[in-house]
Amino acid sequence: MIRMIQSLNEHNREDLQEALGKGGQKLTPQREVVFAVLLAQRDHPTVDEVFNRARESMPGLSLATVYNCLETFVGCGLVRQVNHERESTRYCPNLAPHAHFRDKETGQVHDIELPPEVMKSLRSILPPGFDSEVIEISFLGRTKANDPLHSN
Amino acid sequence: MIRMIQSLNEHNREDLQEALGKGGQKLTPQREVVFAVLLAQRDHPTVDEVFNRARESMPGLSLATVYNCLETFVGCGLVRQVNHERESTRYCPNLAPHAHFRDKETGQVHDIELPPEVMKSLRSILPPGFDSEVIEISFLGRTKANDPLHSN
DNA sequence: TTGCGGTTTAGATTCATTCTAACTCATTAA
DNA sequence: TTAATGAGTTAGAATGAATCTAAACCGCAA
Ligand SMILES: [Mn+2]
Ligand SMILES: [Mn+2]
Ligand SMILES: [Zn+2]
Ligand SMILES: [Zn+2]
Repeated sequence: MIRMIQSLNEHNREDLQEALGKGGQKLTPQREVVFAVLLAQRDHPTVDEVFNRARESMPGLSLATVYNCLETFVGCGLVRQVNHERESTRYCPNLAPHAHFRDKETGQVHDIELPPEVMKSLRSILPPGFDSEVIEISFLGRTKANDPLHSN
Repeated sequence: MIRMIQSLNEHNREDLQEALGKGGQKLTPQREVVFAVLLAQRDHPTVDEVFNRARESMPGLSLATVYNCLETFVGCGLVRQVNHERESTRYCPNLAPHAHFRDKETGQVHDIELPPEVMKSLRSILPPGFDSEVIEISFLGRTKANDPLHSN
């Protein structure tokens, strides 16, 4: 799928600027472009995929800067890293609590909403003395029907 | 903690031989030593840790062979790979369904039992058409008390 | 204008993992 | 008893995602 990356709308640019500001960082043209790429197509791209998409709107952009931007976003809580086994890290701008489903055949990664009661039941299995801030849940399997909610 | 690696007992050697056989693979001295290392100290060692422990009982053993043995065990379903972010892969001989808890401060990895009802509630969040064989759950956090059940 | 500091950049480096090709060695065929 | 076969082991080379380094860039303030 080819998709022209539009620039950030007013609302998203403000969100980005605010989050960066809280983390003591500045809004830059490179960060805008990289963030726009993440919002435009929420398919959990790798750094290389982000790089190639971002280069279309900013040809001089370097791979190192894409790494830097994404690291900054993670630090500011704007984006999550998603890892499956030892494959390249993928990036996700969905801030709601969610798990990841990885399609064994296509490699596509889908977001799976995590209801609060499931989060609670998960937390409840921790023995006393274990205190967890982050829970990562990932499914590996197949998708039969193409669910309109989860296909791009 | 220093621990002398004893060789496999009769029971475990039979289990190993049977699982290897089903996967069309043979029992070798190297595989025995590497498997014994995994059973002796269930702290989710990395390949390098396995290598260093196994070398004590088999000085000529090579790192490549440790990689090969562990890959074979995973293929035969004797061992699970455990990944946290992009750190070195760790290996776990616990075949019961369980999650992993990673201590942010010490880096230690603990097994967390996964009750069937939690597994069910997790499976239930998958939309129709999504079919998952493998679910990975990992906690990141701190351990306050040292729980006798989970300390070695 | 000039200096400062955060950001970007290209390229070098790191390091876990995978690959390659030679060697070992137990089993099988002649 | 040899010879051939082939799975397993081994050292070292190659790979590649991620990190590091140092120079260039650039907006802002003295
Ligand atoms: Mn908003
Ligand atoms: Mn048994
Ligand atoms: Zn996601
Ligand atoms: Zn485990």
